[in-house]
Amino acid sequence: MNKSDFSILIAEDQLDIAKFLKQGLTEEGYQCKAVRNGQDVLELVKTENISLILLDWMMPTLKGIDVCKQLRAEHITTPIIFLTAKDTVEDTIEGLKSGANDYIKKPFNFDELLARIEAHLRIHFKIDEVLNLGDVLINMSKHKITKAEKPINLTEREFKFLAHLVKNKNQVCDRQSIIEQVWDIHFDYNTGVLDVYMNAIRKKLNLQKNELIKTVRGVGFMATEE
Amino acid sequence: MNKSDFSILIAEDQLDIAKFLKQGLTEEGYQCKAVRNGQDVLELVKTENISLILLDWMMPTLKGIDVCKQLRAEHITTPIIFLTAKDTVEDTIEGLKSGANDYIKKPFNFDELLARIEAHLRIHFKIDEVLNLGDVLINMSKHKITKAEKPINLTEREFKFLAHLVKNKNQVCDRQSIIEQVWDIHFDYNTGVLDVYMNAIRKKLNLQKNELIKTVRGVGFMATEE
DNA sequence: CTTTCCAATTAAGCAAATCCTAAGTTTTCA
DNA sequence: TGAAAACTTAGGATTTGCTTAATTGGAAAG
Repeated sequence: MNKSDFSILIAEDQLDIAKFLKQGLTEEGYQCKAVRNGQDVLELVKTENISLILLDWMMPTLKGIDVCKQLRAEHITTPIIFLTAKDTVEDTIEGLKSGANDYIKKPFNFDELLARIEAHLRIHFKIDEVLNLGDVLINMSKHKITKAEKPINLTEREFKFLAHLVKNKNQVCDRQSIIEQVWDIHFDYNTGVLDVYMNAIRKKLNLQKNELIKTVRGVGFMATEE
Repeated sequence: MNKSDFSILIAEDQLDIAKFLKQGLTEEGYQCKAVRNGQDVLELVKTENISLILLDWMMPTLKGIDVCKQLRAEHITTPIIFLTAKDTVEDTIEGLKSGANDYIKKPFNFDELLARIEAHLRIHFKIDEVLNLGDVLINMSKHKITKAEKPINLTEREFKFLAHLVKNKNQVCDRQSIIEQVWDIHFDYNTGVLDVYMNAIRKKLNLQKNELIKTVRGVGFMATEE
């Protein structure tokens, strides 16, 4: 997930501030849209993919707070950060109670704004944890493996074993440590389970010998793309 | 959803501040726990249902920032609000980047703190959202479920279970975390309750096997439309 | 105060998926 | 070439998940 996958909507009627924000956010890598009044926010949110809204309070046509209330009334959960000169505690509370996720007072520090935007994006779009090994993707959140886009069915033990190797990509995993961490067995154990499982994994992933998973004779295995 | 349903963990080593917070939050209706060092936070989060953490930065045993990082590394998503005297922009950014949801500088206004707590609880627990899973709608504020417009009667436990899965749509919920978050049981527990409830939910929603709710063998369940 | 109800849980039987052992085969390297 | 390590296959043992039925316990009704 890249910053350029996110589109931030700036709702601000003061052109200098809007321009400053747009430039800074674009430089940071985000996609940006800017509007000057509340009505346009409501429309854009419904017609385009907006990841997060920076909302000014005082705007023509429709005030920021009413925009916020209306979006929430329509069960639209897009993160909203108020960014406004209204700086009393009462304003802050009103803004947050109307459904906003955060409230930043002008003048603000741009780097802090960036950090807060990142935090709200992270919370809202639970980004999947994905490991990769060549064209094999391991989605830990969905507990799903694909090779060249095609889903591969592994059993739980096979999944754990493969994930362990890929988490330690380019490092040799010795047999004992695999037994300890994947099998949770903490004494000397020398049946051929590892080999049986490695065989199953390679077969299901349709891997040639030493393709993506190398056997290190006398030691263990190593996942690597080289 | 009542304020007394939420339990707020105060992590603060200055006793006067901790006492002030605890009193104020208790008066407001929240349940409260207080600890004085970082290590205790990690333990409490794993043994009790904590809805939100107010985290001081400087604490003995384990610093707030490390607590935050460690919780996030363990995929624990409990909302974290830093509440600290470290007041530079750099500190704020570091706190937010380490996985916190918000960062409030001391001295703070108590009413603003309350508003921010409320906002983060609302977002995290999706309090007045309408969740959807295919044609199944879950209205969290009305505590009602419909499928294809028709109301479905679930018991309290069934509702919580289903809501938990849908809140985490497209992410596998493992059995242990379901037991912890839906049943509030924080020790190893392996009766077949989960299965009995899943069976009841699927029956009431008239779902085919793996339709909308997938069983992930050896792990848990996942709500998904795919 | 007792009875009735119903949600919550436990128990138990079953089928299917998964796990592991054992044993034979192939490869590697001294 | 021979021994050790790795690979492969197959089948029996175990675990898991689904389902139905029985039990518990607390709240509402009589």
